[in-house]
Amino acid sequence: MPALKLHDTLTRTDRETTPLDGKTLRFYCCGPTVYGPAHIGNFRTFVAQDVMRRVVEASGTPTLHVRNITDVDDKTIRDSQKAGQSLTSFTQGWTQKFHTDCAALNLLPPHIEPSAVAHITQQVAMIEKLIAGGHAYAAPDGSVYFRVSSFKDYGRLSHLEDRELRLGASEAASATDSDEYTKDSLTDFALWKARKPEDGENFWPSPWGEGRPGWHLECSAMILEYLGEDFDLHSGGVDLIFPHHENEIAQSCCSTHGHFAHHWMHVAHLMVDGGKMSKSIGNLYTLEDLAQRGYSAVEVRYVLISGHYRAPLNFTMHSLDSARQALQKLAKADKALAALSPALPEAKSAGPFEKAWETLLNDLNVPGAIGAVFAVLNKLKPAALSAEEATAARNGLHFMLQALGLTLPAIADEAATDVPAEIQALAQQRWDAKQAKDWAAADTLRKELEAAGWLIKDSKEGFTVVAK
RNA sequence: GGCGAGGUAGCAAAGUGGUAAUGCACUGGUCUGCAAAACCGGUAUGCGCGGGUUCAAUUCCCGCCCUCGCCUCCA
Repeated sequence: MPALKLHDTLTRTDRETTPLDGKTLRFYCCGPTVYGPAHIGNFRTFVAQDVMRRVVEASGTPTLHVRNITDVDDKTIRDSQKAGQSLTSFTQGWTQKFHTDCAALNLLPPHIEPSAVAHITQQVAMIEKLIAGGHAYAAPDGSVYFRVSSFKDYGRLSHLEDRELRLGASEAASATDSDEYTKDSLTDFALWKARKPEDGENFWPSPWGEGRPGWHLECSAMILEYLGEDFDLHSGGVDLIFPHHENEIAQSCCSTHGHFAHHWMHVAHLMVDGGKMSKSIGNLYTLEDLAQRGYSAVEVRYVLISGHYRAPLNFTMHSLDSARQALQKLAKADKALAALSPALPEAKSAGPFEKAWETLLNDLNVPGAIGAVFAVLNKLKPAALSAEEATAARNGLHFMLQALGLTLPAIADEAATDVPAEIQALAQQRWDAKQAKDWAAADTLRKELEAAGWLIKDSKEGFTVVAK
């Protein structure tokens, strides 16, 4: 099967995702900082990465997926103290919540999920190498900084070369932070942060004194530990291109002989109601917020993949309603095929959905692929299919659903709901009135039932009552 | 200011140098006592604006406008 072609941020071209070792696609995703519930914007990135992994695996290439947990930084320390908890118990709680949300969104768990705190040793070792190589220096206060000027390729990923010549407003501001006085250059970034009173109990020993690792370093150290000096692909949100990924490249390339990531995948941001998400506007949703409004995680997943991962996606409540209907349509199509092909579907190849699959292989064009799936379903006449054709169609449909990570919901009308006896009785009365051709009475009863939240579906032989 | 992404029907969103997928919503028909469901149809002479190249541009080029992101620790 052909390999997935994926856009590469560094070369700005679409490149095939062929494993360096010829066997397994090894990739790293920047994981969450666990100081609160992740919001749907965070999840857009994780869902896009999940689809990427599923497509690679569906095309026959196994993967090694590493995603970290950032469990020490300013925010985790600050909020754990606010909560009166130890950093460990605080971050463990939010890590669990993250896992619950991931499972609800049908995200495949990474093969390895290292935590920053559990890899302090590796981070210290990397700093020592950087200092030895002249790429880093210890400041008088015990912090250690990376010397950006020592790495000539700095800025290649973000195309922000010669940054010192283009100091923006935020940099002028940061120069006044007391923190920054100890750096040789404004662009140098912290590898190790000296212990400060507000860190509380959260510090570790190091050759430069007590402190904690800088944020950028953890990914480099854990990648070296689990994926080595060279690996296939690195992914994250677009906002991480600079400085985080730029810094990772600098740290890793200067402390090893490898080339670090050979392919970079970045996911565009999610917008809400046409604007950016922010807590102050109140449009920053978590899965729980949406569950309270009655939307399932699968519906959220559908919305999150319904735009191309490299284009901004506008999230609205209407798009959730739209997703619900679309999923219903898929579930009904599957049911119609299942009537002809009741065996459990084997999702091995795309079959009649070949075009949709090819679309997906072209830089993960999920919306294009979903459109192609519907186009095929719209033309498919289950009644005219042989059992073999129906089986091929059903297998192909499930192949696509599996690649997209979509699970089919129960068909709404048939959702197993208990109809209360009094509702059932009213419905029976209406049926009797209808049989007696007393249309007025029948309609009145139907309206009553509707007001109570129940719909009547008539057929020749009888009627069924379903929740509205 | 620099770098990057984007502006396609009411909403969302694909796509292409030759006359605009798909989902939702809306709407016509079949069915029904009427509905619902289901099924069969319809809905952008138009793809931010202005030029240019071309037999032909939404698709290429130039200019402009607007939105969003990043410019030191936000997916």
